[in-house]
Amino acid sequence: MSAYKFSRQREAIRENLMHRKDHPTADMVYTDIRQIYPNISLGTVYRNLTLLAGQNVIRKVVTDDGILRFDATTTPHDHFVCRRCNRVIDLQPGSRDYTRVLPGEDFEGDVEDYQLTFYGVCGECKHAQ
Amino acid sequence: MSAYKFSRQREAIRENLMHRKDHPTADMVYTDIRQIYPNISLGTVYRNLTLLAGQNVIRKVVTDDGILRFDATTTPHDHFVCRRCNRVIDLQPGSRDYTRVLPGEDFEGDVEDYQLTFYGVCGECKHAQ
DNA sequence: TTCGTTGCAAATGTTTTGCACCTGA
DNA sequence: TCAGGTGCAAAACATTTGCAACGAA
Repeated sequence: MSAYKFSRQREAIRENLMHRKDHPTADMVYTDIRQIYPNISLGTVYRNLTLLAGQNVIRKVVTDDGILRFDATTTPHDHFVCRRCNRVIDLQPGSRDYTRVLPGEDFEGDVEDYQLTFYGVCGECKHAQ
Repeated sequence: MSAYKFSRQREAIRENLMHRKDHPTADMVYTDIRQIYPNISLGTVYRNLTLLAGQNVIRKVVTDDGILRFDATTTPHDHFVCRRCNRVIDLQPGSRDYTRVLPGEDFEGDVEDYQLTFYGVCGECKHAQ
């Protein structure tokens, strides 16, 4: 039986993630938090990000490049990864019909979650030709 | 300008991937190929898998665990990752409406590709209680 | 002969972990 | 008090790369 205790480091990590709209890697969060807690270790950042993801307070985002990113937005939305600038952009449901995004009816497993990621060139990179 | 030459190692890697329905990691392919070419190096396996993926002969598959997997099926299909047995299962389009799987119309980027992955418990693990 | 490919080994980069000390409840 | 959390440093992994030798065209 595990009861989590409060920790200011974890709180700072959660806060940091809440207030940014990009999808930072563990290292990016580490860099930020060090301005508040100069002695925090990268290990602590990883431990807390993993812990928060396990609690569904934040979400892991995986892309082609193999680097783990984190997202504080836990409501359903998709991602677009720009192959040129490598940014990860949130996509709002928009015109998508989410009720259809489910495996075929013959599938016997239980779906708990899904991740939909698009790859291509983002608007900015496209116009910057 | 690069012109690829034939190599039996690359051919063996491609063959291996074609004839299996799981989604092996580079290391799993390496283990297999070593039974044919005992001296092949892991670096060669990585180089060729990356090369083949670049040619769209095979596809990279990313999941939560951060380990890169490869898939010889390049026709559109999704994946289901079992959180219990960690298997990656192919999902056939089935009842899904693929034309709807696109970002909202207000999105300005160019979509080249997408990956849709479901997470949960597969039928087998579910029935094995 | 030429230049892409390989094997080897070392390097890189990300993420995890062991351990003694610290801290919140 | 005491289990969980932290910092530090080392370890564990996955993946990439430099280089001399090899092999396909």
